[in-house]
Amino acid sequence: MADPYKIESRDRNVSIGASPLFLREDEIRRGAELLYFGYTRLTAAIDTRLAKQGLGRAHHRALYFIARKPDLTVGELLRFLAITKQSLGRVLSELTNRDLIETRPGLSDRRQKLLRLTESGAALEAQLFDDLRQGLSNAYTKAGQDSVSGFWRVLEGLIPAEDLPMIAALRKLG
Amino acid sequence: MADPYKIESRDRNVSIGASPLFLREDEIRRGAELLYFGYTRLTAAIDTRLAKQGLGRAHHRALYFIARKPDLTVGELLRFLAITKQSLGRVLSELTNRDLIETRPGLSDRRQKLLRLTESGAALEAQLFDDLRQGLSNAYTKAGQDSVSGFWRVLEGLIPAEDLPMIAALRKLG
DNA sequence: TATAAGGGTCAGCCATGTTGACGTATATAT
DNA sequence: ATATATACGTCAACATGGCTGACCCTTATA
Repeated sequence: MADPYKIESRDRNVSIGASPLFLREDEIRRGAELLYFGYTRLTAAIDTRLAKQGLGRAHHRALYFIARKPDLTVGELLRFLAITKQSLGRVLSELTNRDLIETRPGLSDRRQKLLRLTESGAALEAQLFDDLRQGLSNAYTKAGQDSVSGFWRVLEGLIPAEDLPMIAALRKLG
Repeated sequence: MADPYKIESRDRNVSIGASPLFLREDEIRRGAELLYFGYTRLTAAIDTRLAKQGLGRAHHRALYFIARKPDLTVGELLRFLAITKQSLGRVLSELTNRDLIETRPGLSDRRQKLLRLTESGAALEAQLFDDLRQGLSNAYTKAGQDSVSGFWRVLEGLIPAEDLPMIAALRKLG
């Protein structure tokens, strides 16, 4: 039986040019749409849970990266989020007021602030992470190991080379 | 050589439980991060181009779906975008004022409005689509056909079953 | 000791989402 | 024929989370 996910052979389609960088429009649109709907549906459960606490996605992103890399600095967090420090400042002070995060001065550089989740912050992040786990585990299980590898590979290809080290740094110790 | 994208065997990791729905935290975080960064990087070029025209992402989403399904109705577009009609109304009137879209009454139901791109709207959408094409073609080419299939399969698994028919409808004639 | 770097903050603006209330034209069921 | 539902539009007020610009303090470092 034919793989329903396979890109159809070029000869059945309008050719846009000779370059392999110009694939059929349908494959591009399919990826764009699945990415859009997949992403929004994955975050839907999280948005609901956040709304119950009076928090938004911006708060979740900060909690997520702080959970992922405890004691990261404000500057590092800014690089992950790619927003202005004014925007982040608002988010961090709200999280601090709600006792979800706490800071302490940097060890080797006391200008820095090291960010950590409090106990209640960690509890909330764990709940939010569980929503991610539900969605992704389900999709991984349905799709199978080989598909998961492909999923990662394509997504990595969407990220400019200069940003990959930053993301790889998330998977290393502090 | 070992596939660097393969999920490491369970016995090397903390087991969270017996259910296959609860995979290792690292695999979940990896997917979440790649999805987040991949999506934002893919849309970065588009955001830049839109900003030059004084438009935003909301405008692009509307243009995209209208291009994808010419003569779709306002109600259909609302279902794709999952926003309120007030929000969409603002976007559509801005697009109309800039002569990027046009409407005509429904054929069988004159309460409906059928949405179409104007010539200049189609030109703009084509430019924006080209940014998508650049990003996705590049990622597809680097990852290879098998990975693209897996990419699609996992993303589909993130989408609730009740939403899949709507998305499938995009790939059928108007 | 001057300058750079990490971080904070005030003020104002913009884009894009939300509710709620209400209006009009057209379909459709009784 | 008339009542009701549907498709769409619109006014008003508000929330979130981005942005720029200007300016401040503390600590490193050349």
